[in-house]
Amino acid sequence: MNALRSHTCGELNGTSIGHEVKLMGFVHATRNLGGLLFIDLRDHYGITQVVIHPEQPFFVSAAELRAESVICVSGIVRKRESINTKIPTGEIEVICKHFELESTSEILPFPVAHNPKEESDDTRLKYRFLDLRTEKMHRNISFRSQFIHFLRNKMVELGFMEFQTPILTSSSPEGARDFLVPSRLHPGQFYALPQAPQQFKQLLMCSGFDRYFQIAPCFRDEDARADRSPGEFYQLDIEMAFATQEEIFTVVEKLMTDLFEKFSNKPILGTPFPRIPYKTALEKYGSDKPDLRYDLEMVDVSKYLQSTSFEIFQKVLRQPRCVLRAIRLPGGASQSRKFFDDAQAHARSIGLGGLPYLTLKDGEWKGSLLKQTSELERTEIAEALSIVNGDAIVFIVGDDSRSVLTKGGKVRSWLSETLNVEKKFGWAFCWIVDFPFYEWNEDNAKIDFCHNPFSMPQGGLEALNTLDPLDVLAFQYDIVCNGVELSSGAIRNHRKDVMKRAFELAGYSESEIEHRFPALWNAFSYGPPPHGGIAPGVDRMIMLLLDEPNIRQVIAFPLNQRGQDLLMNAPAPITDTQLKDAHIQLTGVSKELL
RNA sequence: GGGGGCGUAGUAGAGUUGGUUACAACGCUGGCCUGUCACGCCGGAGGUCGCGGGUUCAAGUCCCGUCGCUCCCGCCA
Repeated sequence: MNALRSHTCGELNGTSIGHEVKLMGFVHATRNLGGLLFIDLRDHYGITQVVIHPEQPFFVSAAELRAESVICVSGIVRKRESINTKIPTGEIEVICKHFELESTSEILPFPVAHNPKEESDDTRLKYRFLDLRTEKMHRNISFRSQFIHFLRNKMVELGFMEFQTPILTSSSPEGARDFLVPSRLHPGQFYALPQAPQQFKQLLMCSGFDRYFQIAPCFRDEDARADRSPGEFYQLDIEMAFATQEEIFTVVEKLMTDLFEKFSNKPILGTPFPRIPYKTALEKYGSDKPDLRYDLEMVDVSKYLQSTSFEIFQKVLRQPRCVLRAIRLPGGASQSRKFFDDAQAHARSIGLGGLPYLTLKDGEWKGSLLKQTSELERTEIAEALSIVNGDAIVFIVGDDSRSVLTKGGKVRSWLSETLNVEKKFGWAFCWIVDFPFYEWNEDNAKIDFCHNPFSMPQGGLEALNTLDPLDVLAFQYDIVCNGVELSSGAIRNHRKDVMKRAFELAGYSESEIEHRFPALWNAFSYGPPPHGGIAPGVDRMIMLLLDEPNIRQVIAFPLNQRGQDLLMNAPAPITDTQLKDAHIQLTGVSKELL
């Protein structure tokens, strides 16, 4: 317990009756009955009712207390005349004998005592210290603390060592936009804040440590999303040497299972977590982060429509990258015409040509595709999709496989939301594996790394030398939970010969690798161990567990959408002296803007 | 960089097909009240409806622009 205070506002109960106690806290609410004053006194631990009788000399000043002022009271704990069952201390109250006003509060910009519906984020962020006093935010941030504490202990328990890696480091030529810090000692040169400790953790593996973790701050100068904090965020950064992909999966599954079982009442759906090849995920769910809590899978029906009389289908089927897929809507035949019109409109809005459909009701087919399909085609498709009476089928059609499948994925999630499709209760984890190593960059008409250039290609040097580069797969994986991507990871490429060839195929020479990744390239000359890792987003996991739609709800002092800190007023102009020290001259920024 | 949504007392909201003095709640404020617990009751103050322009006899409402917030696309190896 807190050594500074004899008691907190959350701990008194029936066993305290008769004791003299001292309490300090915020004025949560006052109830002035004229001849009797009640104060709900709140601190981090709870709320205790304080009673002030009119004969006390401080009665008048106490009656004028404004919410959120801080007071110190002492008195005798007494059993209440009527018990409040809503709070843990509801059995008792403190009869105030001594009263001291520690500090006063201005009129509040928004209510703190009862959780506001939703203040605009502007107001909340400007008064974040007050916002954090609300029960909900206090709970969220406390949860975060417990979560990280557990995480840290669990990692140590699993045999990992915690490290700290530099915050001032060098700009990484790959990936996101860097945050830059000008060097005073080296005019014209810049540090960069790490986008992730990627190279450091690999260097640690090369240093003979074999189980690294860090609750690592990562900095990326990219735009925000509801689930993506602008500027900075935390990852549980993990790296293991001498480990295979499956061994990493085993550790991470253990970690996730323990975490989610500890911090949630929902069950984990399916262990070990299903492994879904990237290609399969795209073809069935139209996404590399599928929500497996519901079905609505896309099924390839092109083979049943080879001799279709429908011109649009004929045209698509002649294309080499055609897509003709169908989704079964259980019970969909009872949906209104308006629903199918809306679905059509939505499909068009995301760039599909339309969303043709069929329904089977009372054994009779209907729908926009009725006249375009034959009885045989319908029967075969129905069989392939296990259609039963009362179902509907929608068709995803197009001639550019990857983009059409992705759009199909959007249709799939739209359907699930619009139809309010029942989702399984719990956490549906899965691994997406076998990502392609390279992709075709349309803009530059060249081969690019699909994800991490440090990943090991499956099949090693031989695969790089013999396969079409676009067919090479990587030991690269994502972990996904309920449609949320928690992390990417990979088995790294620790072989210089393989790395040289891998970069060569993407158009980079050996000297370029050496120049861009000097530390790793050098370290890989001295017996680098095979290694791999992953880095689940800490904020994301907390969001999921708390079922919060916005990442700001789980971060004490978040930036707003535009990357500003309204509390600290950042970013902000700096003085001329500071600019001079940093050897920076501002151009294109008018003084008025500053 | 692009698109959508929103912007009305301190706060979060309602405001109909454009129509007279812009609502009720919480907070604030004056008064009453000795068992409340988000106390209650009676009264009061508080607004250039983000800002600018337009349409109209008439604009919180419709249109255009702009600023702010937010969500999405791009981006995030």
